[in-house]
Amino acid sequence: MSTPGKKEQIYAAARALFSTRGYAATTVRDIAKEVGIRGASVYAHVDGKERILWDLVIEAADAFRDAVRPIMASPLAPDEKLRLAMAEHVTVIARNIETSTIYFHEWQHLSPARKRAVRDRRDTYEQLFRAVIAEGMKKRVFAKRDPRHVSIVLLSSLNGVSTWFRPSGPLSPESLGALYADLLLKGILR
Amino acid sequence: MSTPGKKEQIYAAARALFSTRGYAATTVRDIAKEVGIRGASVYAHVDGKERILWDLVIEAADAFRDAVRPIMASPLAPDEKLRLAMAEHVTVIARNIETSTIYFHEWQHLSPARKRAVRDRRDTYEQLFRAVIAEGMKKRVFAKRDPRHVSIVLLSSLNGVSTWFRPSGPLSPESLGALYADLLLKGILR
DNA sequence: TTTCCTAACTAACGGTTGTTAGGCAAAGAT
DNA sequence: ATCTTTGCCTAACAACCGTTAGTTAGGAAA
Repeated sequence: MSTPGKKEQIYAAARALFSTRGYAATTVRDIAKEVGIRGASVYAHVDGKERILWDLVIEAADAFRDAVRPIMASPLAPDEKLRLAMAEHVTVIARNIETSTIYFHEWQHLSPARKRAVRDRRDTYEQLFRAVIAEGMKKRVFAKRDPRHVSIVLLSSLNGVSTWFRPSGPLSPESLGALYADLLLKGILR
Repeated sequence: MSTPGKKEQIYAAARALFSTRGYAATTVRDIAKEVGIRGASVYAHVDGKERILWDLVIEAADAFRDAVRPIMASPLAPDEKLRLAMAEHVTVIARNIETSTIYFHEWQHLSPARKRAVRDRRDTYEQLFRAVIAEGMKKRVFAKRDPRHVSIVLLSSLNGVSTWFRPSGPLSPESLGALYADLLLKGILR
């Protein structure tokens, strides 16, 4: 390698462009321009456009799983597990705002097979939350509701942070995670 | 008119395609095919592709404003106003799931001037929520937090329903609105 | 009947898309 | 000193993009 990590530069440009303009509205030549090379030269480093999207989507899916799975596997009480998991989930989004946005909005442009793989991983991840929510309801620490509804409302609410959070703002990823966990556990009413 | 409402058929097709594939990945010929005409014939009914997007975005923005503004102008207590507004907001999404999804995700593909107009309307709408939240905190019925943070966390959480709700499912738009309002007001803990 | 209008058509425009082929210069290995 | 690899280039491909121009068929209005 002449320049260290030219491939990583391409992925960094793709992260920025896919997350702001969207996958379909971003061209390979756009990515190349950001890196300072011609469009065709991208193919010396990468298989193709969809492969970049796939790698970025997996990168995000891994980040969420690696952050939350150990918490769910710990012997903490359900309310503490959920609080930590929610905070960690939001923190992962805030710390990887571009990749997370791509994960949430652009995975549907993958091939059918890869789309299926993403859906499977997402379902497995969601199951982690559903289990601890059901456990908390059984132990009467959470209000009794349909755990399927609560888990999906919860996760989609947390994911909303990707639509408005900007790293340049005053809130740190950690304080943001705490805010979301607190608000969703205790509600707005006092 | 030979067929009644051919223009509306075009908009219906655009609603379905823009909301599932996204604006950039939808071609004028795709829309035409859905209606049963050729791509060029679309231009007998519509100014152009971006004009369709603009009309759909305004359609959604109007639906939210018209549903929530009268509630906020009523003389109810802040917690009741907020509960009704949240429920109504979610109900509007569920009842217009395609247009709402376009409003949330595709408005950024508009021209700069139209993008600015959308942002202004959204800010005005968000202000309605911020005001009632601040009022509720002042009257000590809501836990004291930064109203800016709470309003944006709240609205982005409610908007999350657009990512998973399907009209074919078991939940009605109204029960969905009640679920969200209850959960976000009182939290998961009992 | 003749004229006009409408909604559709085909053809084409200039430009862009993701991607491949082939070449060339520099650097590393033998 | 020669060979091989690497990283980029230009040129080009076939397909597709939003949109315009010109045409045609059919019904309404005169």
